[in-house]
Amino acid sequence: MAGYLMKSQTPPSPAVQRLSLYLRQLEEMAGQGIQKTSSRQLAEALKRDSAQVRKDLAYFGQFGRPGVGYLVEPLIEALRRILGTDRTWKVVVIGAGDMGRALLRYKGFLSKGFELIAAFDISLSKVGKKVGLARVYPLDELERIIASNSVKLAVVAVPTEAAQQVTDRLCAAGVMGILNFAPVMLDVPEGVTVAPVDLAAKLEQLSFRVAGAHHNSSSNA
Amino acid sequence: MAGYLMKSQTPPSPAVQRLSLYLRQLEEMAGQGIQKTSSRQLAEALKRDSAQVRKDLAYFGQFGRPGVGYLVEPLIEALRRILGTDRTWKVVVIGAGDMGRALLRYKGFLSKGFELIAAFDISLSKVGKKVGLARVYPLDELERIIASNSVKLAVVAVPTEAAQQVTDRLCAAGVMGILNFAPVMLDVPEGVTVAPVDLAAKLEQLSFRVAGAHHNSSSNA
DNA sequence: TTTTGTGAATAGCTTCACAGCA
DNA sequence: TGCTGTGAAGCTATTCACAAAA
Repeated sequence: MAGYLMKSQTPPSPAVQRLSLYLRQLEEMAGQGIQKTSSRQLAEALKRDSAQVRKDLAYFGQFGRPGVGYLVEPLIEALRRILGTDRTWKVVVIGAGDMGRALLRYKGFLSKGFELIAAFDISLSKVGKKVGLARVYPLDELERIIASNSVKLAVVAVPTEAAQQVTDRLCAAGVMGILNFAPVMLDVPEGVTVAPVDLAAKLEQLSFRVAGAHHNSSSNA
Repeated sequence: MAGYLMKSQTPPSPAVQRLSLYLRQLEEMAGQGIQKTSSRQLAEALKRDSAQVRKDLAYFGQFGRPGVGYLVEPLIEALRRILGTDRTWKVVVIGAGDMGRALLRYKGFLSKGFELIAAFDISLSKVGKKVGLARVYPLDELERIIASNSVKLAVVAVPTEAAQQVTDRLCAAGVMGILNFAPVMLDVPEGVTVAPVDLAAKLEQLSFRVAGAHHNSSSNA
């Protein structure tokens, strides 16, 4: 049985993505001491439709009460459970270049349920140093550290040429989810998920919207 | 008149996003000396449907020849024109923290049509230093430099608390597209586009896919 | 009242399948 | 034959609108 996943209908993947948005907004509200909210309030804050908020949440269970709304803290806990961040994931970063180091130093991941436990780099001048809370290891140690920590998530922040080969090692070592900063489509075995982050492509989308003053008004890309 | 936009039908925005993917793949092919390709070849490399490749391209014009396929170089040029990157965009980076500096040092943007000309930071210890090809300026200079360079694109890489206020200044100064790394929904005037980059949310999506071993096999998030 | 959860309706996107060109 | 471009079909996602709950 699916546990907290109470609906048999499959949630649309855009809905799952919005769950992260809702969670962020709810955490913001909790920080302000707000205890109760509604689909309308959430929708307004995130500039979305209130029916969409209700439907998205309803895919995963019954979290609200008619006439009342949603309780902030319980909903936060529910969303974390659904997203799997009610526990802390150990994450490794491959590549201690500028991007890798920027991620290692970012303090926001931990409270979101992600602990960057180690980095790996081919350059021996980087090996041994500490970046953020993690140490930089030589690439040979990759399999050992992933195995001994049961690491399931990794960030690929190496040059394009090295990305596929590093990915193959990660997958062989048991990693199941990869955040990929290299501008290349990674080949992964069944069951492994890749989340691409193509910043140049994001800028291209902005360029398209800004250059083509047609269609769109203040849109989100 | 729309110029290169030859079809009256509005392109779906997922199609526009894929244009960036096609362009990247075609540039890769061009680098390998490949002169000719087909919707099937592109689709296979990007793990997509060939009909989708054809339809996406056809929204913007007639680029292929039946029985032949697409010529790589001309298609690259066409896609750059469509995306608006046949010229170079000047971009400013707000916030010279770890993420801002990582972006400033990344060498891949220039060849994609984006020149990071300046960074801005509130911390005087960072001001005056050079990062990548750009110099770090005090925040007061923001409006002046944006105006004198007709900057239309900006990257927001400041702490969450400062993001909206910096955004207001950017928009007032004439910026039309914002790449936002702060985990907050920015309010912008009509006509301004925001492309959010929420890395914690991306990790959450991976967590969801990996934790919920239900549904999906090797999916892209 | 207010607000949820949800079937029904609508809109949007993707895939099919084929005419037409090379 | 091989391949594009594209209507038509099929599928997915969003929005509507309302019954039921507080």
